[in-house]
Amino acid sequence: MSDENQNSDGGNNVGGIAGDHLRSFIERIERLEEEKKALSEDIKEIKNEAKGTGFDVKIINKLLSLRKMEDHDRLEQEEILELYKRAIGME
Amino acid sequence: MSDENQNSDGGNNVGGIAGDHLRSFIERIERLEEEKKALSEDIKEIKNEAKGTGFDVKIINKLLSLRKMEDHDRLEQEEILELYKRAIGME
Amino acid sequence: MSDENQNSDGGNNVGGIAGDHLRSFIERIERLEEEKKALSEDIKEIKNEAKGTGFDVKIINKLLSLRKMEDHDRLEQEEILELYKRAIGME
Amino acid sequence: MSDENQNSDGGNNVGGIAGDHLRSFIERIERLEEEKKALSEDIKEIKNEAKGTGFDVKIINKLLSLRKMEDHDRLEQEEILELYKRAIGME
DNA sequence: CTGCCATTTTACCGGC
DNA sequence: GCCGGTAAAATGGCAG
Repeated sequence: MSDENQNSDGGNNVGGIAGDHLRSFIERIERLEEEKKALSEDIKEIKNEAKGTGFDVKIINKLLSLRKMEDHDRLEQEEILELYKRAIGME
Repeated sequence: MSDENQNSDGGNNVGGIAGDHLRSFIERIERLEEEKKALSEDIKEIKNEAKGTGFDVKIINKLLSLRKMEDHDRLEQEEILELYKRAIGME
Repeated sequence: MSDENQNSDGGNNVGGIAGDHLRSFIERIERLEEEKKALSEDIKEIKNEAKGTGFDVKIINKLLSLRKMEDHDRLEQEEILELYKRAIGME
Repeated sequence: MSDENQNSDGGNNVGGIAGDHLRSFIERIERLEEEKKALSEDIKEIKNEAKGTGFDVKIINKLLSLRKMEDHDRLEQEEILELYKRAIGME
């Protein structure tokens, strides 16, 4: 956490590990993961906002997943599902 | 998909799907899921019983998760150790 | 974890905790959880079997969830979904 | 759900649903999800970069998870301690 | 009605 | 490169 490693190789190269470099990678990744987490929280807020406006979040999620699906895939899946439902008499 | 269904099995094979077979899978799975559900209810009952005996269910849950975690953690520790040994060329 | 507590109160009543009783609850629960896990594995096997027979497991899961839904709920949900899709021009 | 929508917005309100509003929610969420996805890709790139520099990505992942776990574990330990203190009447 | 727990879904990682 | 299993996140249901 602090700048306590200030020797020439910083004491960071231990047994062949380039400590500073490794630490840099780690920290860059952690930074990005924090951003991801923040985005997830933003999404959650929007859904709550939608809920407060009277929308059904469950349905919103369904819409989102439908929109993510390729149309082709969606149709195909619906067709197969219908087929199976008929096959077991659920229609 | 097509009109290739020319069987005379009473309509169970629809769209080329073996309805009876599918139904059988579905029902076997549903049966097992019912058993799972029954077990969950049993567990809930035990926890209520424990609660009635004066135990704090939250503590019981914590103990359960700790016990589950122990093996996992031990393996994790061993794995980490191996990784570090490799990292510093001790392998 | 082991049977190392064998003194008269077993060392189990510590600060008012009825150790043996607690342990019994814990173990009963763990036993049931193992059974649940075994059932989950059985279900997975059946799904693999179905897959090997040419069925699409994804669709089987969908069918299972549909069958779990009350008809009323299913219809209501489908209606709301349709409504929303129209609302955003996805129809 | 009720007939409280009395605007004249060209048909976006279908079935009482404020289509534009819903669409706006959906699109805001989708935008954020795209950003999340981009971040995931960035992370993957960094890991590949690290790999190209000679690091073992597996170790990096392990380090990341350890660092993430540290706070969690500390909180967990504190929580357990509190639970036990309550359990033996030390609260 | 809020928070908790369980389930389900999703993303990740390693093996084939 | 795909598939399977595993681990994390999100969602839904339930109890208090």
